[in-house]
Order: sequence, then structure tokens, then C-alpha cells
Amino acid sequence: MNNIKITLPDGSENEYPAGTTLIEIAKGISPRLGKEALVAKVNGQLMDMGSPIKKDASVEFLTFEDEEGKQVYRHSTSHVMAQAVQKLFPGVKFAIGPAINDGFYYDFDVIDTFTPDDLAKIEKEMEAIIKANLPFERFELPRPQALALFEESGQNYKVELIEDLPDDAILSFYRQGDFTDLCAGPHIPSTGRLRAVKLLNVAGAYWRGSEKNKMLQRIYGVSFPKKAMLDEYLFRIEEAKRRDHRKLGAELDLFSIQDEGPGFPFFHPRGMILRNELEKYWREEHQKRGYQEIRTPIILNRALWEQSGHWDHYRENMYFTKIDEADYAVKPMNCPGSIMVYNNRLHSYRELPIRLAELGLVHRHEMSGVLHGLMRVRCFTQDDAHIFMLPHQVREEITGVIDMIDDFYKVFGFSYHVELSTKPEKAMGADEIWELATGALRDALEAGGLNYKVNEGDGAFYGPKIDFHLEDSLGRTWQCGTIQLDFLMPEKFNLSYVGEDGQKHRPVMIHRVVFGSIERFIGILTEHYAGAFPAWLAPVQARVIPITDRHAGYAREVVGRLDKDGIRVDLDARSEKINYKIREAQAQKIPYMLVIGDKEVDHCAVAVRHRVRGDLGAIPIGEFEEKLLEEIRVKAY
RNA sequence: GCCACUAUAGCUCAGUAGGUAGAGCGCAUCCUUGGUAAGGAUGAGGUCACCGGUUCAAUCCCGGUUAGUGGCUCCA
Repeated sequence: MNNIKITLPDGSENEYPAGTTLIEIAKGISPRLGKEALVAKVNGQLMDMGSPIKKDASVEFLTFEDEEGKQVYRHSTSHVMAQAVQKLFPGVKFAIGPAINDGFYYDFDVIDTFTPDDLAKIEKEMEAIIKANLPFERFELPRPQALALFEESGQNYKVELIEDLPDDAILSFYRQGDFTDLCAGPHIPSTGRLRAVKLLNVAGAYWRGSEKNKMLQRIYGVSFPKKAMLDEYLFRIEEAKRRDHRKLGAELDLFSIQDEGPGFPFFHPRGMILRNELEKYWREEHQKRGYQEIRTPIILNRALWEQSGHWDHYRENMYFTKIDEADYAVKPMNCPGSIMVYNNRLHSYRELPIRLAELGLVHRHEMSGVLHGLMRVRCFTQDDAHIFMLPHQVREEITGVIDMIDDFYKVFGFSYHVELSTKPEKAMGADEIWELATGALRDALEAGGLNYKVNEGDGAFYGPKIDFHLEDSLGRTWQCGTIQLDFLMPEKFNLSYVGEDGQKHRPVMIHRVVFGSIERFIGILTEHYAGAFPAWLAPVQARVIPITDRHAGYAREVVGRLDKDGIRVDLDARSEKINYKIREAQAQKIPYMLVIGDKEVDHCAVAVRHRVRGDLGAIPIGEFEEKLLEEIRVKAY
């Protein structure tokens, strides 16, 4: 028998008889690898561990430590779940069951709805399947047999999937025990490799993700090779709940959303401090960068929205009203208003670019099911700006905005990723214009050396966009900043500037936001900092805590002095024990607590306690004040 | 909008085989004057989300509405 040569990632080579399986090779390298390897990459291609190798190849074994190993592990778990469901719910129809970010899901079509009790039963059944250590067996079928297999068993979703595969596709199947599924694979060697599985929740999900299709029942779950990893995952979920901006927003008295206005948040005094600080910073930065601030009306005539294209493309998201018999709309976007300002007089090419910024309150009718705290609301303030410019200024302006957004996010310590969104289905304008605009955005991204992913069909109806996505505490990402290049609105509104030649020309327009919406940004900030806002944003920056009533006089002096210098300070002069008052200040995540007793009164000092660093000892009041003002000035966090 | 679940005091949650409810925290008053995460006593707070049905009787059972939660779809 021939020998073949196997090359490992470290460059070492070994010879094996042709036809040796991957699992045997792994075991030969080390027993531990034999136990931990889930799949292998053979010449860059993922394969089952049971596959025999017949030719020379480079082989890399993947475990749960590898991203692709994780994917396979989770995907195999979804098959085990499907097998359990098949046993407990005869007649169930299977849709799809992929691995996802943290775990896996499988979509089922069943008559009864799954209850939490059912999940427990399914989990139990899964444990039995895992214990039985059933091998995952791969086999292939020609198309007619494959179709027959699923038609016979009434698996119409699988039939549909097969019909949509190209004619020359290899139809592979995986079987463990009495469960067989259409699947490209690969899979782990056997069900016994699974350890810690937990089913999390049931949710409705449309077949193929379209709301026109039937809604199926999706079960989400997670799966790990070690119990400790599952525990850690569950702990992370709990931690995320503690950081939830909706919970913290109520506890810290930042905002509320009430039945009288679903999706329309109320900002409380403390929340307004946050907002105002963000806006102050925003105004400073925009002034520095040559923006001029405007404010445009919230309600404008319907004719304007017909002209802008919103009437045709955005109507179902808009609110309407009547004034003196005429139709008006509440603005869902600020661009038409900004355009009205630009168009109010003639502009010379010498003036361009003109950067008009607006903290604009927009209203959008979002579907009731999508509302989510401050992250998804029905009215929000966009930190908008529209840049009107000459065609050759596009690149520089886009780069300027990209830099600005980066500067902003750095201040908060955010990491983000960038996406380029292209022409959507419900778009306005010709393909050539879209290609031109999309190309310009791509050029700017590449010139800036930014990594980005392309998000097909996700652009605005009037133009493609660059999106900046921030992560929240649950690892969900939220679109915040966007840059949209628009050749269409200038057309629709007949925008012009007078060029060097004395003729009228068409300017190009950029729409952009940095925070995105102030509301959403505050939600993300709250979770990011777990409510412990850096001093420059903290609604209360310092709390003065006298130990007994006889220290209250001096405490009031301290408060007066700090307050005079613009520090947000309050006083807790209640006749409570100091432990109690400190506990409360800690719970409210106030950055500094200034404890005042006899010693501090004698020395004109304050005993400083920081919410994280703890007791910092007594220092002269002036010294504390100086340090805090500096911390605020540099926006330290 | 769709699927599932939920709604009891300001907050977190008990509770009733159907007979109009209870704890802890918070709040108020008093006592306590205490050096870095809960001192004590007393007290006030609820049309049990809303509308209808079944019943002698509904917070509880049934239907609907509204809102919230987790997803799906959609989005800043």
C-alpha cells in the first residue's frame, strides 16, 4: 500500500498509509488532540474527522478553541436538538439550524407551540442522545432520491432547499441515530463530544426571513465542551442585564418611557445633563471643523415630502397632520429642511463646501415590536449635518467626516466596525448614479485604510452609505454614525451654485451623523460605562457627605465653592450614618464622595472617596477641585 | 406588524381550590450624631394594567384592548 505525506501547520511531515482517517492521524500526533479535535482542515477545506486521506495533504486540526471548530460544534448541537425534537414531537417539520455568534438555533414547524417545559424536556432528550454517543455519518444522494426521501417524510422545507440548490450541487446528508438531515457539514465525530448544552428561548421566526412566509418556531441554545464555559456564558448574560440601559436609566433617574407615549422617551433632569454635555461637546467640535448650526421646523408641507421622494419611499414610516385644510408631515429626516436653508439664496463656488449641522428631532413610525428602550424609539434627535460641495471636494469631505467620527468614538473608548451599504430595493435614481456614489465612498474608505464589510442593499433610498456600528453590552451592534453620499436630492430640489464660468452647476451633498441619535448614543453609553459615567458626563460629579450635623455648615461652604466653579455637586446632610450615605452614593455611581468630619473642618480639607478607587484620604479642598476640573476638562474616563 | 411570554405598592417579588391582598427595599415622622457600602421605632402607600364575559361573588377562570419582555421582519 502506498504511503502518503501529511504536512502539519508547524511544517513537520509524517507518512501514513493511504486511506488513514483524520481521527487516526490526530490520535497518532497526541491522544489529547485525538480527543479534542472536532474537524480538520485538509488543504484549506473543512472535513469530517472520519474522512480517509488518500493523497499527500496539509492538515490542520481544529478544536473548540478555533472559530471554525466552534461553528461546527454548535452546528452539530443543533442537529442533536432537532433529533430530540423529532422524537418528542412526531410530525415536526424541519427548516434550518445553523450555528450563530454565541450558539445555534433550529427552526421548526410544529402545530403546538413550545413551552419552557418543552425546552426542559428537549434538553433532557438531548442529554440522552449525547450519552448514547451516536456517530455523525455522512452520505450523498443523487437529486431524485434526495427529493424522494424528504417528500416521503413530508419535509417540504427540505424539499424547497434542495430545489433551490444548483443542479450540479453535491447533496450531502448527515445521520446520527434515527435522525437524518440535509447538510453541507462537516460535523463533529459523534454526539458524545457535546458536554454543556442549554436551550435558552423560543422565538418566532419567518421561513427564509421574509414576513410574507409562514412563521416558524425557533429554539435558541448554546453549547460548550466544558460546564465552566457555559457558566461563564450565563454569567455574562446576567452581567449584561445589570448593565441594561433600561434598568440603569430608571435606577439613575435618567429617563422614562410611559404608556402614554410608547417609543417617545421622557428625559429627566439627570438625563438632560448627559444630553447637554454631549451636545456641548458636539457643538465645540463642529465649530472647530467649519460647520454652521441651523434648526429647521418639525412639521412641513406635504408637497416638500413629495418633492424629496419621502412621500413615495418613506410614507409608511411618517406621521401626518392637517393645518388649515392643508396636508403636513412630521419630519422623519432633516435633509429637506437643510436643503431649504441652502436653497434660500444663491451660492458661489467660492463658498463651498457649506456644512450645515442640525440637532434635529425626527419622528418615525416604527413597528411596535421593534421598540427597545432608548435604542429604538419613535422620536429621536439626530446630530445631523448636510455638506454641500463641489464634485472634486467629495473625497476630502468624506475623509474629514471619517476622521471626526473616529475622534468622537475615541473619547468614549468605543471600538466600532464599518460597513458600506449599497443600493436597496426601494431606491430612487439610476444605477449609474448609484455606482458613482458607491465608488466614491469605497475610495474614501480605502484611502483611509479602513477595514469594512459590504452590506448589500442596505443603503438609504437616496444614496449609499458608510455605517459605523458600536457594540452594546450584549454584543449586539447598533448603527450610530453614518455617511451618505447623495446625488439625487440636489437633483430633486434643483440645487445649484454659480461656478467660475458664471454658470449654474449642481453641487453634491453628504448626509452624515456622528452620534447617530442622541437617544441611542445615551443608551449605548449607559451600557458601556455600566451607568458609571466619566466625570465630565456624570449627572452628579461630587457628593458632599458631612459625618454629623455639626459639620453641615462647613459642608455647605464646600458645596457652594465647588458649585460656583461649575462642578455638579450635591449635599447629603441627612442624619444617617456615613456608611449608609456612602452606600447610596456608590449605588448612584457618583464619581467622588467628599466626607467631612472634624479633621476636615479643622484643615479646610475634604476626605475624598472615589467610586472605584475607594478612600483616597484627605486633601485640601482647592487641590481636589483643581484635579476634578482637570479630569472634566480632558474628558478622562 | 408577526410568534411566544408577562402585567399585584415608587422598585423587586410573594399570594388567593374564586370570598376586594402581603414581604423586603424605598418614602414620611421620631429616636440616634455615627469616619468610608444597610442603626432603631412608628407610619403612609394598591380600583391587583384597562374593557367585557362566566359566577351569588373575579386580582384569580374566559375573551378582547393596551403596554412591556425575548425573538423575527424593519431601522439611527
